[in-house]
Amino acid sequence: METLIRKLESFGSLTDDDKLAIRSIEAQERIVVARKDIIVEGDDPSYVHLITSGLACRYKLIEDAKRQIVAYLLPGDFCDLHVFILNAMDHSIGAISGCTVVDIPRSSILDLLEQPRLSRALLMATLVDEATLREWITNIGQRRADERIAHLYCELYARMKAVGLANGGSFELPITQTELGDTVGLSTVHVNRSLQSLREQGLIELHRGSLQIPDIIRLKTMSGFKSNYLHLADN
Amino acid sequence: METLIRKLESFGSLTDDDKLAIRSIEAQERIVVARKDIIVEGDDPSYVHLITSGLACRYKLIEDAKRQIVAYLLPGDFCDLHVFILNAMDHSIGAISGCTVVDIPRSSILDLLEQPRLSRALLMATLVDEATLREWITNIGQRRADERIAHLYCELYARMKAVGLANGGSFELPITQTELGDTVGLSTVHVNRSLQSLREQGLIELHRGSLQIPDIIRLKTMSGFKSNYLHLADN
DNA sequence: CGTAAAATTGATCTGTCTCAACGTGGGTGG
DNA sequence: CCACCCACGTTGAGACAGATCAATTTTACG
Repeated sequence: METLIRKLESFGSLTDDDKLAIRSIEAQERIVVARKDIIVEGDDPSYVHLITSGLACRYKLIEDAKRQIVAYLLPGDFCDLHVFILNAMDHSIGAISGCTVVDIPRSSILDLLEQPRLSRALLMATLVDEATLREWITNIGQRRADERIAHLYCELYARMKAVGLANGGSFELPITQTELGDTVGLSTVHVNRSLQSLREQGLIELHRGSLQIPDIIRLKTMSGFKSNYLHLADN
Repeated sequence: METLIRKLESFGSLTDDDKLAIRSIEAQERIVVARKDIIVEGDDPSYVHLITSGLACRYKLIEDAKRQIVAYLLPGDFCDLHVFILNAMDHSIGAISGCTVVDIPRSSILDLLEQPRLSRALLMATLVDEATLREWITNIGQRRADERIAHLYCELYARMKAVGLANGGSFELPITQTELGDTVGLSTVHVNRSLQSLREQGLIELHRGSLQIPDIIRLKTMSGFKSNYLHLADN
C-alpha cells in the first residue's frame, strides 16, 4: 500500500489520517506470474485491483488476433477503479513481469472516497490516465516509429522515477519487442530496427530487461516529449 | 441544457429534482463561429464549458505543424470537466461547425455534484470518454485506413443517435477531409482515396456535410465496431 | 461572379509490413 | 552439468499501404 500512498502524494500532500485510512485496508495480496492475465473481460467486479509490484498492461484484442496495449500499470496503479461505475470491463489486464496484486473490496474503496483529500487524489489519478491516453493517440497518430518508442520510454521513465523505481537514468523494463509493437502500432520487425537506430544514435541502452537512458534531454527532444500531462511534482 | 439531460439520462434515469437542478443553472450562452477555438491551453478555469449545439473537437498540436484530434464533442458534452481538478488544459477545443456553448461557473457544477445521481452520471460520462480514448488508440494502432474511418463513422452515428441528432441512417457531419486525417492519423490525400473506396462499396454516402449510412450492420462489420464501450442504452 | 477553401487526381517515393530464415541466451529436464 | 529447447531477437528481401508533391477541379460563399 506504500506505493499507492507514494503515488497519491505526488499529486498533493496527504494527512496522517489519509495515510492511516489507506494502510488499514484489509486486503488479500496475491502473486501473478509473468505473462498471465490479472483480470479478464467479465471478471467479478466486487473487488478493485491494485498493482503493488511488477509491471502490467491494459490491452484490447480485436479479431482474436491483433492486440493493442492501451496502458502500462506500475506499482500504485489501480487496474479498474472504473468498474465501480461501469460494471463491465471492456478490456483485460495482463502481467508483463511477475506482479503482486491486492484485491480490495468495493466497500473499502467507498471508505477511502469519504476522505476529501483522497477522493480528490483518486479523481486526479483518473484524469491523468485520461490525459495519458490522449497523449498516446497523438503519439501513434503523428509520430514516426523511432519517435513513438522514444516518447513511450520518456513517459515510462518519468513514471518510474515518480514511484522510486528508477535510479540514475535507468530502470527495469522487461517488455518484449512484440509487446512494444502492440503498444505503438508497429510490427515486431520494425520495432527491432527502430530500436537499433535508437541504440546507434546513443539514445538508449538495453540489456536484459533494463533500459538505460544516457541523456534524457536528448531523448525528450527527439520525441517531442513534454511531461506536463502526467502532472507529476518533480520533472 | 436539455441536451445535457438527454445525455445523462442515457446512462440511467434522473429524478425531477435532478432535472430541475440542471435547468436552474444560471449560465451565459455564447455562439462560437465555425473553425474558431472555444478554449485554448491556459484559459481561465473558473468556468466549465458545455456544448449545447454544433460539433466541436478536442485537439493537440505538436511542433506547431501537426495536429491530432483526440475527441469530438457533441451537444450535451462537457469540454473540460477535468480542469476542475487539474487546473491546466493540456490541449485546446475548437468548433468544427458553428456552436453554442454555455459557460457554467464552477460553483454550479459543485451544486450538481451534490446530487448523487447526477454526480454518478457525470462520473460515468468521464469514464465513457476514457473508454472511447482507448478505442481510438486501438483504431489508429491496429486498423487500415478505410476501417479507421468507418469505425469513427460508426461511433459518431451511435453518439448522434443517442442525442437525437440522427434520423434514419443519416446525420450532419461537417468534417473536412483534413480534419478526418488529423483524427485517424492519415494524410488528406489518403483519406480522400479511402472515402472513395467506402463510397464505391456502397458503405457510405456523403453530400455537403451530411453522412448517410445505408447499411449500418455492414459498416460495423467491416470496421470491427462494437458499441459496448459507449455504454449507451439503445443500440 | 469571383475567390478561397475543400475535394480530387496523378505520379512518385518511402516507411512500414510480411514472410521467412537464422541466431542467441537463459531455463529446464535428464 | 550438459544438451536441448523455446521464446525472443535479428537479418534480408520483396511487397504494399500510405505519404508527399504538385496540379486541377469542384464547391461554398460573400
